[in-house]
Order: sequence, then C-alpha cells, then structure tokens
Amino acid sequence: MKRSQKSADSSIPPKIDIRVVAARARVSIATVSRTINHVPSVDPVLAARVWKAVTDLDYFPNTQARALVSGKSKLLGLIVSEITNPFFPELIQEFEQVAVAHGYEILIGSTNYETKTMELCARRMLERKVDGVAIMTFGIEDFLLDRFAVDNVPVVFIDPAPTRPLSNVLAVDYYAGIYEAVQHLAVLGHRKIGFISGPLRLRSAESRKATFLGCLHSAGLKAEPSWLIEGDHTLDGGRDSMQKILALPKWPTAVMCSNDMTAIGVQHALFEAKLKVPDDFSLIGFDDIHLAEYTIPPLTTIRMSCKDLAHKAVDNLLSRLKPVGAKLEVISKINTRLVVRQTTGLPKDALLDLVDKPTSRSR
Amino acid sequence: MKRSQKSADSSIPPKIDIRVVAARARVSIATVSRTINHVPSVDPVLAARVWKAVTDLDYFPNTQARALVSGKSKLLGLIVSEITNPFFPELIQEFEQVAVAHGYEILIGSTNYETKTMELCARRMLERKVDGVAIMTFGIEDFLLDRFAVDNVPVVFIDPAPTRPLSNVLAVDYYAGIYEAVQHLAVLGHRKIGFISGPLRLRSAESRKATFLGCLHSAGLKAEPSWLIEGDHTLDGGRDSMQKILALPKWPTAVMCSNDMTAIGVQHALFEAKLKVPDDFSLIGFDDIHLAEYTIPPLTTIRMSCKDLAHKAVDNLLSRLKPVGAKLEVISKINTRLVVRQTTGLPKDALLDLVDKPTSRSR
DNA sequence: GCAAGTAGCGTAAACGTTTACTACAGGGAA
DNA sequence: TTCCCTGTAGTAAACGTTTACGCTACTTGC
Repeated sequence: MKRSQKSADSSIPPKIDIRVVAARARVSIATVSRTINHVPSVDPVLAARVWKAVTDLDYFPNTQARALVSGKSKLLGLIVSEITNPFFPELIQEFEQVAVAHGYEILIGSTNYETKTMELCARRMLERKVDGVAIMTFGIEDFLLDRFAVDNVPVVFIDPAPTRPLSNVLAVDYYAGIYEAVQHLAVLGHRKIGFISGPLRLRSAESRKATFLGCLHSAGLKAEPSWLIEGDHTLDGGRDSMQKILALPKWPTAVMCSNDMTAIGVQHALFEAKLKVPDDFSLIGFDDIHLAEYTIPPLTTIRMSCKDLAHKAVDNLLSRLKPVGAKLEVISKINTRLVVRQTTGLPKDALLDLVDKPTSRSR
Repeated sequence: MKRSQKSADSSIPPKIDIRVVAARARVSIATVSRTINHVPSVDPVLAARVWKAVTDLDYFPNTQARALVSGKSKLLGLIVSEITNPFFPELIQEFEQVAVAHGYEILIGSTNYETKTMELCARRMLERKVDGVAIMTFGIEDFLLDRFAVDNVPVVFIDPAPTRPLSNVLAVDYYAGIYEAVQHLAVLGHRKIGFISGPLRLRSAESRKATFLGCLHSAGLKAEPSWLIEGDHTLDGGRDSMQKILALPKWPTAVMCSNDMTAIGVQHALFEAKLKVPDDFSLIGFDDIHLAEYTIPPLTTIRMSCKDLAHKAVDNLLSRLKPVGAKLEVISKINTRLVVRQTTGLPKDALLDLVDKPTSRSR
C-alpha cells in the first residue's frame, strides 16, 4: 500500500531508493551498489546507465542503511575543550574542511573542562558509532582513551601521554616557541617573568608550564613561585590571575600566558589598573589566534598552527581507516614559534620599584 | 559462525544487541524495545528485568538501525555563517546543550558566506537525514529553503523573509537596540554618524542598515552616503572599512557596526591611525559577544541574546517534531538592547574640523 | 458459568543498504 | 567438441532496530 502510491498525491514525494535506480537503469540493485561504490568489476556500459539513472533521479544512498550494514558511520568525532575559545573554531573549521573533503561528517563535543561533560561526549560519540575520534582538549583523562579502546575506535590526541594500542599522539614542540619567547624577553632585559598557566590537571597545561620553567632556567633566570598562577584558559581567568599578581607586593615585569585568551584577559586587567602595555608591562600569549593581531596593542604570541594540527589529526585518523593496511604512522611534530608584535618592550623596573616600595612599606 | 564465537577470543568484544538483552531478561526483543522506549503497556516486573539486563550489559541501542526503521535520525542541522566569528560558537554552545538535553545530536555547517558552500551544507544535512535545520546565517538564499521543503524537513531561520509552509522565522527586533544606540550617540552630541554594514546581499545585513537609517532619521539626523560602508562582518573587513572612512576628506565623529567583529577591526584601524577611542572617535558594535567586554577600551555594543536565539530555535524545531500535533507556533521576538561601555563619548568635532581643514585645503 | 472484552507478550515484517554466493556466458586449451 | 576458467550480473542474507498483528490468559458483566 505504502509503496504502491507512487505519485498519486503530489504532496508526497516519491521516495527513490536503490531499487528505483536499478529499475530505471535496467540492472539489479547489486550492480547499482557496486557502481556507486566504484567497484571495478562493473561493465562500463551498465555503469553509464546507472550513473545516468542516478543523476536523473537525483538519488543519493541512505546513510543510515549504509552504516548499519557496513558498520562504518563515516562520522569523525572531534572533542574540544571549549568551543567558545576562538582557537577551537579555527581548528574545527580546518578539521571539518578536510573531513568533508574525504566524505566524512564531524560530530563536535565541547567538554568545558568538565569531566562529566567529557564522559557524556564520549558516550555520544560511541552511540553514534564514530569511525574515529580526535581529542583536542589538551588534556585528556585516561578513562576516555579506555572508553574508545574498548570499542576499537581509533583515537588521536595531543598530549605528552604514553601511546596506547589504538591511540596515536600528535606531539607539539612546545619548547621551540617558548624558548624563543623567554629569550626574547631576556634580551629585552626582563629578569622577572611570571607565567599564567591553564588548569594544571590538564597534561598539556602542565607541560607548557614545565617547558617555561625549563626555558627560564636555560636563560639563567630564576622562577618566583608567587608569579606562577594557575589560570583556566579563559578571558575571565586571565583577568583574575593578573589581578592576583597585581595584588602582590612585588611584581614581575613581564608575564607569559598559556593561551591567547588568558593574555587578552591579562591585557584587560592591566587596562583597568591603568597600566600601559608594553611600557609598564610586557605580555606574551600562546596559540596566535587570528584575534591576536587585533588586540590593542597587537599581541606578541607563540604560534601553533591549528591548520597543521587539524590536517595531521584527520590524516592520521583516515590513514588508519583505509582498508589497505597503510602503516604510515609517521607522526611529525607540530611546530611553535614566536610572533613578535607590540606587547613586549623594555622592562620598567625603575617605575615598578617606585610603585613597589610604598606598597611594601605600608604592610 | 560470526555470531557463534561469543567470547572465545578475548580481543573481540562480544557485541551486545537487543537480542542479547532479551535473552538475559528472558523476554522477547519486542518487550526490550518497548521498555527502553517507555511504552506504557509493559509489565513493570518485566520492565525491571529488562532495565537490569540493560545496565548489566551496558547496552545502548544502535542509532543507525533505529534511524533506519523509524525514519528519524535524531539529528538537528545547524548552519552558521562563519564558525570563526565568536558569536557563532556562543550560539552553537547553547544550541548543542539544548539539543543534547533532548536527545538530539547536532550537525554543524559553516557557509563562509559562499553560496557554493551553503549548497554543500544543505546537501550534507539532507544526506544525513536531519530531522530539522536551523539556518542561523543571517541571510539565507531562497533555494536552501526550497531544498529542505522538498524533503519535508522543518526549518527555522532568522530573517525578515516571508514564511513558507515548512519554515518558521525567528524575528529579531533590530529596531529597539539600534534606536537606543542612535539616541545614545545623539544625546552625546554626535551629528555625523557612519555605519559599516555586513555583506548587503544578506537580508539581515540589509535590514540592520535600513533600521539604522530609519533611526537616524527619527533622531533628526541626515545620513552621509560616503559614511555608509559595506563590510563583511569580519575583523579584516572592519579594519579595511574604517581605513576607507579615514581616507575621506570629511570624517564622521562616530561609527556603528553591523557586528562586534567589525567593530574590533575598526578599533584596530583607529589604533593604527593613532586615534583614541572614545576621545577622538565613538564606536558601537552589535551582538555583544563575550569578548566585547574585553576589548581596550571595552566595547559599547547592542546585545542580541544568542542564548535566546538558540533556545527558541531548538524549541521551535522540537515542537514541530513532537508526535502530538503541538501547534504552539508562537514565535516571540528576539530582543536587542544597548550595552554602554567605554567606546562612546563626546564628539571631538573641533579637533576633527582641525584635522579636516588642512586635508580639504590640500586638494 | 460463559461470552466478550482487554492487557500484555511474542512473531515476523519491514527499513535501504552491502556483499557472499550463485549462475551464466563466453573464450581458450586439450 | 568438451571442459574449465574467468569475468560479470543477479539473488538473497545479513545489519539491529521498530511496530503491526495475532495470540493467550485474565477480568468482568450478565
């Protein structure tokens, strides 16, 4: 009954499935399937008839049915920390582009740094049967890895964590960029440098901080513990962290941040405190989001190419999904480098000492 | 053969489908299906057994199979202009939250203002058989609407376009906010106000501009055509547009922008030209993205609640998907209102005239 | 005490593909 | 000529659900 009413009622569009195409091309549904999947053993004559029918009818295969029988959903999961942080949309955009170009759709999950949300994301991805997952949260909990491993889902992530059977890691060369930045500051004459990190339970935040500390040491400088603040990679966190530093009796002359959003928050705190950048304070961010060029003054920051990151992540995932056992698991490092703009300058030690003295005297 | 090797090989996880659950709960698969779908006619005793089996086995239904037979994919499409513009991630976040809470997953498409990409997005959504689509591009091409209408997919969008059978529109009350902004500027003493619009082929960009012009008129001010620049809603576009204005022999004393990204671009152009905001120039944005609070100085802007937008969009879509013919098509307006921060001040007419005269004399 | 209604479970038929297997035709070698 | 092999096409069985339909057994009204 349902199928018989072809186009009697004009409001109900005639559903065109593989059978309709087969009928019109005067072949079996198997041949249609083989043709559209580019199986080589199809007679070019029949193939041509099939393609004509396909375009005539504007047919496209039902994704769900395909996924059901083949077991492949053609879906890639992408888990980010916070979609609200401009770095991630830039990443998503690249990721999506590459994925779509390869016929994959992407499912986005934003964890907001919460374990519970993370758990939920993983669950959703598993339920939708993603073919692979990129965890770009800069700090993955191990249980997530296990979760995906159980279902044999390939995973890529960025982290200095040990590689597991089914998970590959994209290594970021934090050292290069951070070393450059510390040297830049040292050359300008800065001796007192603070650091606002991301949430330290995230491995990559911890790693960036450790790298900073190492670079400080290489430059012959000592770290002052009270200038090492734990932020949360957000605008608000950056502002609050800087306010904490400003409440201290002794100030650093420069601050480095674990990401650009933090740095923008810091700029704001400085603005509110009527301190000029870079005259009174030098500032360096991390990520080099597009916006960094547009802050006032433009932000000196360490560039990590999200384009690179996205491409390498998708490539890695896709290469592992290929039927042929492509063993090219060559994971190259993601580079970082300093981009000098206008938030770094000579240290204002003299002025700071002046400000500093009455403060310390008053306690 | 496939099914028989239950747990002989430890590396292959035993697939648990509805049959396994049924067996363990000692009921038929129909009862399992009915239980997990909360069909009321199932005996509480059996239901309890089923739920126990479900949790014991950590079972969850196969989404594809479900979608295939029921025809509902539990997928909502969300098409945005540009994921890179912070307004949209904020929107996406809200949208996702609501959707997930209702058991829906979302598919994101970013058009980048290109018709071709738009077409591709629509295609992707159709192929994945989304149950509904929210087009939040602030400027939809009619063909998109038709595309979805053919497949009976409900659509919501923001636009002053005529409503179609299956598409609902979310009306934004541009007037309220823009009127407030123009009045604010007028009260401060500004008589010469420029406007940087979005791409004018987008209906909402056109609409914002028209509303601005109307409000100018209400305030008894005249528009100067050369101060009406067509931008593109991006940082770069905002900067370029402002540079065009600064190249003019006569300057306005204030500029309003069609979105916040444009305004941030303008701020940058002003910074480069060594002009101070708001001393030399007043500036108003539109959207009130979170970042607006963090620009230097903080941006006066017109707030449009993306939370509202997202919630109303999802609600609208979902209400139309409910089996019961919920006819509550009451679409309330999205409000806008001015948020005064620090980019607006008294006009510097005197100074501008000073700058202006030598320029005009030199030609 | 019996007919009729009903609550609730199970069987089986979809949903639209992919793909293993079968079948058939044609060509080359013995 | 016969046999076998190869190259293609078609048939049918999955994939994991939902749901229409039928059946049983119990309740209820007379």
